[in-house]
Amino acid sequence: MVSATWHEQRHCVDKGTGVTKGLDKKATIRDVARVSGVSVGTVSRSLNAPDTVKPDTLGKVRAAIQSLGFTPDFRAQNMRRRNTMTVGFVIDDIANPWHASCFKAVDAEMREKGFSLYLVSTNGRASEEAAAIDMLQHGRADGVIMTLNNEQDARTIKRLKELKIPGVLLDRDIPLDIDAVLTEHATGLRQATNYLIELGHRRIAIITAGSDIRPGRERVRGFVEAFERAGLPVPRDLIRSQSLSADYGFREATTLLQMPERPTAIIAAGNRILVGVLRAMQQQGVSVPNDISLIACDRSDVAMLYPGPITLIDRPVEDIGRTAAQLLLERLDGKGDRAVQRIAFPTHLIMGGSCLPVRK
Amino acid sequence: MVSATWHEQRHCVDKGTGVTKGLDKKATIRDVARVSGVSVGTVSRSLNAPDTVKPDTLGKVRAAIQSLGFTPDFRAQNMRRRNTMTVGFVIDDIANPWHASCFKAVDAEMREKGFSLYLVSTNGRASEEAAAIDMLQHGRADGVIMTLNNEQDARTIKRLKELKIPGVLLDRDIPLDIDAVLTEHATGLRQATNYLIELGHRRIAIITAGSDIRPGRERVRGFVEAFERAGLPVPRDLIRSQSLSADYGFREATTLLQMPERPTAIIAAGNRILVGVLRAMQQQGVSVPNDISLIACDRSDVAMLYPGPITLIDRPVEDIGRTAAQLLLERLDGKGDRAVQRIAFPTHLIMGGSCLPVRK
DNA sequence: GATAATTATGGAAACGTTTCAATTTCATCT
DNA sequence: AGATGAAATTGAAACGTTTCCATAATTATC
Repeated sequence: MVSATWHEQRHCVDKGTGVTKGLDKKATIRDVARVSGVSVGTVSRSLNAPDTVKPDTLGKVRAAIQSLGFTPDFRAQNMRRRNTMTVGFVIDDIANPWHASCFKAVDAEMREKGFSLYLVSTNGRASEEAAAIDMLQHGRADGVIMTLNNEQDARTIKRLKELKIPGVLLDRDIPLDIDAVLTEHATGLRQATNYLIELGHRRIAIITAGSDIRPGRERVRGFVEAFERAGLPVPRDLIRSQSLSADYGFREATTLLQMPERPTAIIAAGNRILVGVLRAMQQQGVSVPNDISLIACDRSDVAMLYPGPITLIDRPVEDIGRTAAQLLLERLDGKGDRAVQRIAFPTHLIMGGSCLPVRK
Repeated sequence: MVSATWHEQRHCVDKGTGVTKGLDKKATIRDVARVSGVSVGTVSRSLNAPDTVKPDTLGKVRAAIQSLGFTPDFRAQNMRRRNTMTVGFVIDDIANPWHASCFKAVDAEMREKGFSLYLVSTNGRASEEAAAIDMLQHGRADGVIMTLNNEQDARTIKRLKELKIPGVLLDRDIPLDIDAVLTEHATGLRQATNYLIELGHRRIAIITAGSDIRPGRERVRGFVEAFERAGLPVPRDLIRSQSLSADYGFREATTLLQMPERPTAIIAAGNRILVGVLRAMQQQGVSVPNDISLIACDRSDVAMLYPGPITLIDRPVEDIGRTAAQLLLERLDGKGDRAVQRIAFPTHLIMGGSCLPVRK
């Protein structure tokens, strides 16, 4: 470890104004008023509604602002305006590339309107989630976009019921009057499963989230439907739906691969699950697509690269993020209370090279 | 697209207090004072310094707080205390898994102390970076942790010189009195390069950032040093140092692979660069490690999985993030101004299966 | 039981904005 | 020129806390 010090002077902003202030305290709107010889109210209006102040006066005020290097204090604005121009983005893990992309989309949309984003990464702990919502709604944020860990957690539900600020749910479904942006997972899974069935697969496994969150329920539903519509028995023993984590993916893939009559295809329905599944396959020396077919969910570096692009169920992250931001902005602009909206986006199958017809 | 509406009533919090207020406005400290029959000051102290108030009084106050469902308003606290309990985390792209991990480490450390984090993803645009610093320092955050896009950008430098809040640089080196947490990239690259040299490689390429940021400079330095120490000529034509992007990695890898006397090993020194390099290799049908050896930088899903684990130069993200947070916290606690610190963390080589001795 | 020392409380003044009613200024119309 | 109304400005009151200083209540000391 190296530690060093520069002996530069911290540069002290020269206000460059006739009015010399002893301290280098930040200039306030009052200082601007004094220097420009107008009232505080006028300075405020010069800032917030320049068209309501005489050009002449405006000039003086701007000059004073310039010379004092004045910038309004956000804290005071927040206090007085009773807002924060800040929005919370609550997820379980920002290291999940899908969440990261979604954040970027939301951020782009919101920042353009002058909002900043709090990022809260809850690590899947319901207590942190509840704490985050609490802190956000008590004057830290004007709105919140959330991907909850669990749709049944009592603490979280309670907070959502009494939520004091507008909120948007991402990929979660709770019977409360909260806007939501969803994905048509069921359709996606049905298509993907059907594709495998048409390739001759019957022993198809699915690994995905539990029924405590919508993606888990819907994906399993779509999976089951595909078999039913094809008039085939559903391979119930190959449905593993409990968690989205990489570890879960690894564990379940490992046991699946060790089954006496092992699956000929696996649907790794979840970003992190895929990572676990691939690790398990490597460990057991099973290769895609020769030994087994594989379908993933959502684009990611791994999905696009491993050993070649994996066939996957894609969905429009940017659209989803942008839509969530827009729903929130509508509420924040406060133009009349519109009805609660739930918008669902379709998925589509992107063909990679990870599926082969089942060997006869 | 589906859109639906629930017609539930938004549940209105029942204050459950004797003092009925017409509106459901949020209770203030004043209400608490009134209900509990003490002064506003006492309520405040009950909250912030409970040991200075008589247990008896404390009881009454707590009861009132409970019955009113009072929570202090952050905006007012920020205004009065002149802080925000918020810290900015500025990076170019949160979808870069290294940044995401680093964020998590910082977040864990800061949240424990009661701070929240603003995440600003600048998309590599210097103007957004400058704007972010501006907004953060004018009352939106108490401190800032940054990984700048460029160490020479005039706008950014100017702001850093006059920075009003404590800051910590991550992996960037600017001669100003700002704390910094660095990585010993040069040593890491020297070791990695040397490892390849010992395997018999001579035509070794490196793709990494430009000399406008420290990692670029240091990595190239280490690379060059390895050859010099081995008494070998430096393959200047194989040094590509201009950007950390995946696209750059792809472009440079593509041209490198098409050289008449193509390199026998590539060091993809950057998270995103690796993704581009692998894409190029796939496209050209070049396989690792048989056709070419490969070394990466930093753990990532891709690096750990592609077709097997890639040999890589690792560094302790958690430690780095935690240290950055701690440096910032020291300044925020305001316990005396200590000298500027620059702490550098060592790297180490993790052996994967992506390097083979050069073919005779 | 009186006085001094200590500890708790009350009241009011901040903090830096925005906003609103009241006032002043200015241009226009008769 | 005086009346009228519109436009621009002022001054003060919020917003909900914290943090003083002064006072009141309690405890300790003799």
